[in-house]
Amino acid sequence: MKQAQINPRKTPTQARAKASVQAILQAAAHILERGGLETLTTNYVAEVAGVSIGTLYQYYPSKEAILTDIIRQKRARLLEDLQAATLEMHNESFDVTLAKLLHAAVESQLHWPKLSKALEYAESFLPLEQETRVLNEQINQTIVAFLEHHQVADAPVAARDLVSALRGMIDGAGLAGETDARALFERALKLAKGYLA
Amino acid sequence: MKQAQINPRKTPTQARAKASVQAILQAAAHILERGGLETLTTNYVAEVAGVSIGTLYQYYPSKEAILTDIIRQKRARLLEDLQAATLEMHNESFDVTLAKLLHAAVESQLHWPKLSKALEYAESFLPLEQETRVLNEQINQTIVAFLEHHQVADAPVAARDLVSALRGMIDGAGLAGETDARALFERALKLAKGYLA
DNA sequence: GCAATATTCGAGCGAATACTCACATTTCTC
DNA sequence: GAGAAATGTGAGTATTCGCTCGAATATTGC
Repeated sequence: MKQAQINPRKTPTQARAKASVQAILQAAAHILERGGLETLTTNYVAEVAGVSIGTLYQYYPSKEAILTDIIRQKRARLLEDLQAATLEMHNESFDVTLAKLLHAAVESQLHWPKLSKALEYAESFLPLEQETRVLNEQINQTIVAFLEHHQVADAPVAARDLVSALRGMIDGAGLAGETDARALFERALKLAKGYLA
Repeated sequence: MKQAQINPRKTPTQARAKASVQAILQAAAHILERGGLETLTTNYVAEVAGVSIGTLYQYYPSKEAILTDIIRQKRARLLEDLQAATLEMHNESFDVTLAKLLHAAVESQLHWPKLSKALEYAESFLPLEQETRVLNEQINQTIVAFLEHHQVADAPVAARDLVSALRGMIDGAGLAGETDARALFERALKLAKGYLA
């Protein structure tokens, strides 16, 4: 089991190169949403992206590097949304901030459930790059800070429980074909408030 | 993407053949718990099991067939436990039966978290055999019946929410290194009772 | 004990797939 | 517009891995 290189190979400067990289990432995400991890092959990604296999390897040294980059992007986006949700938490009630957090969580997962699940599973065996590990830590800290601010006992454990339970629930709903974010959000709220009561 | 044959090839009759099959299943589970789906190769399973690759293919026509068989066994065991938990539900309080159910859920997942997660992911792309689909349906029905017996509104949706949320939470705890089933059980109880309150 | 049957063995085949490289094309720079 | 730099190409290589098959060995039934 050789250790795959995961850091991007070179950064595109020209516009068409940036477009190639975007096409590769989008194609990979699309393939994951359609068929899951086992259908993700580098040749297929290149084909769907409309670039040659050589171009793909100009920017990513391995299949794992592509996966890692997608995970990094998703996590960065989620962190941004969670931080926005807790920005005013000192002036807001517990309920209001919690609602904002759960809204962000539902939006980040419900619409691409197979992709979410595939990335989540991939994360469990990929050697994540430094940057992504930091993002994950910041996401966790954001939740922990929110819980502690409202005197929740055992905030680190509660954060982990809530995050993993909600991930499971949202994915479960998405895979079952649910698309009504509002309805799911209400149930997520029940789950979280119930656990924290 | 060819469709893999998943039904067992032939059933062992002699004792040593049964031992071979058991060794294969155990080896596969062990490999999944150690390294996940991408480290599960048929040659490696045979090696760990201490049988030749030819022997493996006497009983399983494909790698998928092995995975499917492991899933079937786990599900059968879980269903048994859940049915035992709800056996007396007509004479018991909601809380007592719920506790039994959650106990079974925690026991079935906490001790082999990587295996659980790998199987769960595998289930999302494998063409499950009839028998396993029936088992899954019975598991679901057991939960739905319990919820309906206690007048829970929207029992099918609630059952799906709870099952997927608890799966996520238990896996999350296991992967984080928790081993205290009792402590986790208490939190699972909070989660479930909170959601259903 | 002897045939019939069940089981085991593992070298090796074929297909899938990650990845390279020498060369072609486009874009930038001045 | 010319040279340099960046980008794109895809046939081809190397390796991994699922799986077969023909031959050897063990067990059973009579």
